[in-house]
Amino acid sequence: MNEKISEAVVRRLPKYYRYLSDLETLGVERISSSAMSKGMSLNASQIRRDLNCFGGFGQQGYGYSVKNLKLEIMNILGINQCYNVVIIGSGNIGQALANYKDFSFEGYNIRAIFDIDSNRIGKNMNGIKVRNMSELEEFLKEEHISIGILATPKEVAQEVADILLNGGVRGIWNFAPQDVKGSKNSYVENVHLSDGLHVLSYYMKAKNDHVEE
Amino acid sequence: MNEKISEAVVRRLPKYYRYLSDLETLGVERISSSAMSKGMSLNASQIRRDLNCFGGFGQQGYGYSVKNLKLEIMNILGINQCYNVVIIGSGNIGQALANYKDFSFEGYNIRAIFDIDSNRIGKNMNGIKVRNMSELEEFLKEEHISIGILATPKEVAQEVADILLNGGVRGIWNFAPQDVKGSKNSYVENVHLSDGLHVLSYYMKAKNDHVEE
DNA sequence: TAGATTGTTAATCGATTAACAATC
DNA sequence: TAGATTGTTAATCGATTAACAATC
Repeated sequence: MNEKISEAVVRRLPKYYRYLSDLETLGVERISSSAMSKGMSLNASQIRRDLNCFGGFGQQGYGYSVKNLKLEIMNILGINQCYNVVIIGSGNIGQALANYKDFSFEGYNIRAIFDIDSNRIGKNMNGIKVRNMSELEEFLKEEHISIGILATPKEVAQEVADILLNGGVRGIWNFAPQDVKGSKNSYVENVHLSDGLHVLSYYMKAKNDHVEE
Repeated sequence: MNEKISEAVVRRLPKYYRYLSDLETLGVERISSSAMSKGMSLNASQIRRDLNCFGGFGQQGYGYSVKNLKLEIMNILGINQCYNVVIIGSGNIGQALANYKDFSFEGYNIRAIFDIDSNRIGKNMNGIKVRNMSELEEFLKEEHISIGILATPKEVAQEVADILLNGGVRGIWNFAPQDVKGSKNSYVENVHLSDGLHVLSYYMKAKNDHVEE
């Protein structure tokens, strides 16, 4: 586990997790890398190599235990533990995330939502109170929050991120359309939703151009 | 423009677009690949190489015209044109996307939202009528819709995707937590929101483990 | 012209894939 | 044991980076 793990490998882990969860639901007990390979459209060598970055989870002649491998990957990803989360911004995205119910969000406990809009402050969203932004610093002192979800306008994203980081938050999931910088011991995942739409447009165009040729 | 463009290049295009949009807003008129390199944390050679996949947009000794390069990239991505869009599913994500206002969503005109929930059918969201799912097929015959946004439960995602594709939709932006398959002349962009959260958890953990060493 | 910076080729690096010995 | 499949090394492939001639 000391070798540097490439980001490409890390970004495939959630995909393995999802696939194994589906297999588990279907009642599949064991799976070989070549069967996974077919199911996931990945190369079997790549799968074995990816997994072996973290340990030898398989058994020669048998394959992998679905249940066990899923648990190992949950461990690697750190999604077998609980996180206290705050959401900043109760607009569309903030609301959607606050209301989102998905097994993959289990363990991420949304403790509060913050906003500056007095029309929203005090309201309840999915049982979570919307608080005044001015209370954020104090709140972070009292509660141990490890993840902050940014769903603010771009103008204030970095400013809010800094408050979160100073308050001990170690992970920021940023949906503001503006990249945010973290600190030494924190990690920021910048999401740009529209990027996916733009890539979609590109490939639609590419497919069409191809047809016309 | 005949060489195969790698997906890595395509996925960087929206990032260039965002960066150039920001520069334009700031009133910057020209930029060199090395300046972009610093601003975007990319290698300057990579930037020049990426752009040259599509054409020689720069000028020796000068660099690139921000305005022009942005337009070229918009052209390449196909975001200088208009798209008719339908959203399927008026739950959290569907609502959030229907209400989303961002310059990067310009040109994507949401023509209708479909749902099966009778409590939602008939309501208005951001001025867009929520229609009965049963009307979808008919609607697609009447209107020329090129993009479908899937925000349904996973169980019906593929089924709905097939209806969209049969109705002439050529791009699907899928937020259902279940990969969906397209057809020959269509493209599907599968989004798994939670993947980003899981990667975030991984790196939080990684940073922490590192500290403890 | 001299300086700057592109476009593009060549070199390097890293990631993916193939192959196979180890072993259940 | 024989068959299957892993873990891992070696080969390949592609993407990134460096270098530089072309040229504005």
